[in-house]
Amino acid sequence: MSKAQQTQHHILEQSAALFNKQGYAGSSMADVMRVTGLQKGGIYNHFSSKDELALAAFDFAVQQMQMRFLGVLKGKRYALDRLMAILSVYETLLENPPIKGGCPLLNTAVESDDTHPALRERTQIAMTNWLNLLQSIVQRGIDRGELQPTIDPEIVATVLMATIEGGVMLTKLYGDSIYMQRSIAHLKAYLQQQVQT
Amino acid sequence: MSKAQQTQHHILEQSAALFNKQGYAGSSMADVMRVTGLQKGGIYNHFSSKDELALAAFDFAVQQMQMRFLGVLKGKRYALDRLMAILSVYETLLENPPIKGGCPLLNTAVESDDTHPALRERTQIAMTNWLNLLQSIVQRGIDRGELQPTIDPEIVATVLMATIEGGVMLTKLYGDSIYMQRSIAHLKAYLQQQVQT
DNA sequence: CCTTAAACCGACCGATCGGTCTTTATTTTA
DNA sequence: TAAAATAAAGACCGATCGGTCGGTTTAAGG
Repeated sequence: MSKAQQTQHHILEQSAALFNKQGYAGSSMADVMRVTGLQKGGIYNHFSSKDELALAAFDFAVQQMQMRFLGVLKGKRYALDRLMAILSVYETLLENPPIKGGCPLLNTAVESDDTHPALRERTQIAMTNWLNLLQSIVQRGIDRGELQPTIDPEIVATVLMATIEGGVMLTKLYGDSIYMQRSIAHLKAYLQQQVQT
Repeated sequence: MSKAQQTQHHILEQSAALFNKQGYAGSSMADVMRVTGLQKGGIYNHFSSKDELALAAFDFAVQQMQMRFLGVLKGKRYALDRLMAILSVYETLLENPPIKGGCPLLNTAVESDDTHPALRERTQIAMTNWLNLLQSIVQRGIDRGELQPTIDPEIVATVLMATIEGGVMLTKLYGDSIYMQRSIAHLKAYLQQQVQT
């Protein structure tokens, strides 16, 4: 990896965490300089504007999340196991986060929905990809006879995501993982009900 | 109501919606001037700083939400009816919001958790009050034999709040109330399971 | 190793930030 | 209704905002 690539990766790594914690509007380029240890010139050599950096940093954050999930999904074949594995990642999100500051999908969705069309669109795309993943796991579970054929994968995906993200919000607000644990426990019981017996 | 009180109320009304849409860091005093139609002097005559205004505007927003909920709860005696009434408010949040920009508890929780201790504390307090309301409705439902005595009111309150707020986030992100509807439908089914038969 | 291209620095820019204060207009109250 | 009180205006302040650019250092390639 060339020096330029290293630096770009470093900027993305640090600023992704910064934006995820402080928000896009809440972070200045001076903040980016601080967390990266670079001066203006070093940053603007790789990104033409704060906006471009924000979009790239969001993609980076989402990618980091995905890698974590791919890791825990590896080797798991059954739909229920795969869904449980995903829940387990969120369960320890406070103590062992893929990226500091909580879930970038939640943070960016809430910040961008009324303010930043470009960022909002990226968030929509990332969210849709994520919902589609959940949905496809459920669908395959139905196809293989592991889950009841009466359930709607789209609805299950929505309920999972909504409850998870709400749990993340509460747990981050209070700094207490009990809210995430309760949300996850609820979802586990919910999923168990959908198992084909 | 004196002129001063009128103006103060007007500032709070407008800036509460502004902050709820754009966030605290994302809104400038110039924005506040624009939405209120006042100059600097007119605003700083009532609030000593942007921070103080933000805190007061948050309280105002929460109060507006509470009034809406008190309205739909009035006359409803049974726990299930009361919980359903609350869900119905969220169900139409996109079309008929108590305050523009979504749920202030969600927005402020996400923005303040890593950045603004004072605002975070206010959000914690408001959230706790809200969770306690949900919890007490469930508890009374148990006491009166309407709900199964085996359920934990604290857990029910957490699950309700998490799923609702996650649904709000998704519906705001996509500008599509289907996500909220699915979340609510799930919670209604969940609550129905807890009814004492 | 030496040249050349690219990475990086940091002074600088105009605009905007939150906030102050004196002046003026409007209420309030006696 | 006149005097006192206060609400509102808006010019002004230093600091910080995102962004530019010429100079310097450092890495890349022959």
